[in-house]
Amino acid sequence: MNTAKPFARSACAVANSLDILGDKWSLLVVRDLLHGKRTYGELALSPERIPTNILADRLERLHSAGIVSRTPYQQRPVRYAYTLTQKGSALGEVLLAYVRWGKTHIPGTVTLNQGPAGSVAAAPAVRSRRPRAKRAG
Amino acid sequence: MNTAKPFARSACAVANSLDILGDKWSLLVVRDLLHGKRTYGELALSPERIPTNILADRLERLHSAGIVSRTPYQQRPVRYAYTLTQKGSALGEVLLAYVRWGKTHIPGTVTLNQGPAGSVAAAPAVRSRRPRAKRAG
DNA sequence: TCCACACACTTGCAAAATGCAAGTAACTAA
DNA sequence: TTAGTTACTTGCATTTTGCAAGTGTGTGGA
Repeated sequence: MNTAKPFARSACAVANSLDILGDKWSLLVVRDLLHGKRTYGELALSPERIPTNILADRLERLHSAGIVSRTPYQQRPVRYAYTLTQKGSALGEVLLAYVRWGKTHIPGTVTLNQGPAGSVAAAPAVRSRRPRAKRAG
Repeated sequence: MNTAKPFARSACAVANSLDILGDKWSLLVVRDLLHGKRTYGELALSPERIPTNILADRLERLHSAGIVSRTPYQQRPVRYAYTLTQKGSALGEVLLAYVRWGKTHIPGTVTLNQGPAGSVAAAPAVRSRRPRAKRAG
């Protein structure tokens, strides 16, 4: 027989969503990715100023939850661009619900800049780079 | 000039919503209240088994955030029934978004029992109680 | 070749939040 | 009087958060 517990707390969709997203930072990272930010540095500079160790941790967690995917946008050193999977993009509905609730019930709050709509697909600007002699490891 | 910081992190509606609700338990308490639970004991018995000290803390926080209101349903000892304010009920939209996302993207999760729809307005069943001599403090 | 700087993390550590278990206050029921 | 119930509260160990500083690997300029 199967005695393994399938869920950490219960089978409730809300409880399991909160096991992944239930903290002060995860959804803000998703918000920023949804708004077109893609690099660690861009994410770190958001107005809430997420501590960098928390950012690294959240990107790792969201990645292993299948919400964020990483693709290298340059080599030497490898740098990753973070993007949302379909599962991650679907969180737009949750964010929208938060925005509506917050704007209605917390005075003074606003919807943050959505980012340039057409820029989402473009790669980050990489500084012009002349190949130089590779130093041996 | 006004140098007071109006918001803890930023003016973003999402960030400010998460400052109130961004943890693993708050929205589960709201969910239960929305489903008609009203006493501390009922809330403590939900399938996720919130630790009682966390429950007390969350009810306090949600109350001071204007999401939950307390009304005594009996005296000696005073017992409070917790209900959602209009601000709290409006979180139903956020919960619905989580339910939809969770059911779509986390296999096996379900919508929990909504509770008896007609029972929400009724007071909790209070055991029949014959007044007895009051013992001095 | 050296220096300053930038990006993307990583590490150390103190403070805060979480969670388990036990305790308390005021009652009811037998 | 004794046991049980409800609604919390308290103590304490573990985990998470957050600040600050450090590290590795690059670039650009003198």
